[in-house]
Amino acid sequence: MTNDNNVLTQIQAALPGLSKSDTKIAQVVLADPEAATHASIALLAQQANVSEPSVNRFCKRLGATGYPDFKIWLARSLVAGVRYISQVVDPQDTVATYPGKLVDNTVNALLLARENLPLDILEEAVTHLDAANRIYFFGMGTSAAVAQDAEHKFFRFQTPVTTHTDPLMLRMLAAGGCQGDVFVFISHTGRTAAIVDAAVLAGSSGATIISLTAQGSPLAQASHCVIGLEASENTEDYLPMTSRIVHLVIIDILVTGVTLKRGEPCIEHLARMKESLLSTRLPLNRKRTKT
Amino acid sequence: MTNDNNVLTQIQAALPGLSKSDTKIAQVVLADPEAATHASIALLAQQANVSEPSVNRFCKRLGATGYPDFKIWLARSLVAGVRYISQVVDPQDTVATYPGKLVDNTVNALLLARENLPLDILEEAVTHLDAANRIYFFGMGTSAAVAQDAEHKFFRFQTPVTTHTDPLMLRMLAAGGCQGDVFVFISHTGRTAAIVDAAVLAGSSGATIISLTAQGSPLAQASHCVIGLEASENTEDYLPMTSRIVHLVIIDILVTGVTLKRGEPCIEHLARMKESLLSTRLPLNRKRTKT
DNA sequence: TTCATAATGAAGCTTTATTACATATTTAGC
DNA sequence: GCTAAATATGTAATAAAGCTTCATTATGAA
Repeated sequence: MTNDNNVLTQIQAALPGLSKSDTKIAQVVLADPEAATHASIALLAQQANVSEPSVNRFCKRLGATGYPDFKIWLARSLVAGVRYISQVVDPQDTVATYPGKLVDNTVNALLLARENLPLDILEEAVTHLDAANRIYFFGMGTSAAVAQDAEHKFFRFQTPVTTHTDPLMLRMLAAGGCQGDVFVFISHTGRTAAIVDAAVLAGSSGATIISLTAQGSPLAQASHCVIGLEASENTEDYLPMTSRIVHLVIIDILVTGVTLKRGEPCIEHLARMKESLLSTRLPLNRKRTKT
Repeated sequence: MTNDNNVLTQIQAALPGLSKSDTKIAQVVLADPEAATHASIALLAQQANVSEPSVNRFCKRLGATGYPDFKIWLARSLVAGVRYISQVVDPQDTVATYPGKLVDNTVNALLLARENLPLDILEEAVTHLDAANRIYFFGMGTSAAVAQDAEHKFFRFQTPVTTHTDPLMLRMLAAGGCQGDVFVFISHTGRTAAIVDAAVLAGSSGATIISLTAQGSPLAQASHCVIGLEASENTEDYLPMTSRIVHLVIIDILVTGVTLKRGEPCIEHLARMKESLLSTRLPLNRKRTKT
């Protein structure tokens, strides 16, 4: 199979250039892909009014090794909600439809990000964060919450860590950066002026600049280490953004990376911190469940 | 196949009660499900050191009509990183493996949540939030970031909204709640004492209590409207939590729900707010991309 | 129209999966 | 601790599904 992991879109795309028999097969498959995954080659051939070898050739032409392989790929394209196609929420949507769409879009964003994870850069970022004397997180707007989450996670390591959203604080801290400081800038667009200014300032201060932002953005260009996302195509008029979710998972990745790098002692330290929270919790009580 | 649409979890669940041969087959499948989808029954039998009919019976016992059918179901369980089985990060993991695992776990959590979305409760929550005179978000620790994100999103509506993490503020606000106030409590465990106390207090004040928390937890029991998640099984020793991501997407759902409920005027208002941010942004500059 | 090329289908062949039956293993009762 | 029933497993035969070869038909360019 090609790198396009969705057979349905692939068939759809190929449709205009297909031969007579192939078109018939494609139509039958597209009409009820679910059924096709359970049909034998003979049944499918009969439904499309073509011969069995035609179906076989059709599959091979799409890149599969044969009919059973084709069915496997087809089945994978039919998993609920994961279509790799952004589903736009529109005013006609009801409570029965839009929640699923939102989850699907988030999942799609994550899967897309997963395929394009810049592993080498992540490793580099982990190395910097692990070696840092101080870590600063900066984010504004939606990214402020991401920065706060990051602080909360990195706080558990022994490295001093702070989060800031105030542009003035930002400039002052950036200007005063020094070797051993790591500044992490979080910005979906990479074009928030205050953030970019601070990154440029910090860059000439000896500190290390890591950014979580759009590839090729001004912020990216001002950074030593860019964990870049493909800017998502959908303009998201009144939709909440999926990018912050991806950013949060990248934070998870960085935290995990540092934890793994530090090894056993660090894991023990984390366990102790977790224990320290136990007394703030009420006992488990799962007897009565709301129905 | 049964109503459980994930073969892997099903196999995992059935493992303890399986016979000798079935266990061997299950292990081979679980070890590399991807490979199993491409293997013939003969190959799989050989790898598991059992006979072909054993494999066939194994498939039927799981509810499939036969081996090919089983492969189809298996393939569906394997869509791009979606394994439904929590992949535990261990010290042997490298940068090549753990980032993918983390993304997968997050995706799995989202898909699991998607299947159990309590649509009626979401709608109820949207109705309350839409009608609210004031909205308060409360979260501590990791959930503080979620609450902040929620504030940022709901702030765009005209309803006054605030976020708090200070337990004293929390108690005072909760005690002073009145009809028309909506309190949204966010807590992964639902057992954070300060949060539960506040929820109980607020409950007798006439305000509406919405909570984003674990099903059946003390917090859930103190709420009018519980958007409950299944408490995830994995103990997440030193792993960051996936639940906050699910909470964020639920926030997205609530925001979208209110937006849809309010219709066109609200969408226009949101567009104006978005425009107001434009001047904080630098111009697009995508010419030079980092390599 | 003619030849070359591509598309299609029929028949036979190969692989794959299933069934029936025999053998081994486990389990429960005595 | 033995025996009998039930269960699990493997062997071999059977059936089904898929693939390949080759002949036939359609298509298109000169």
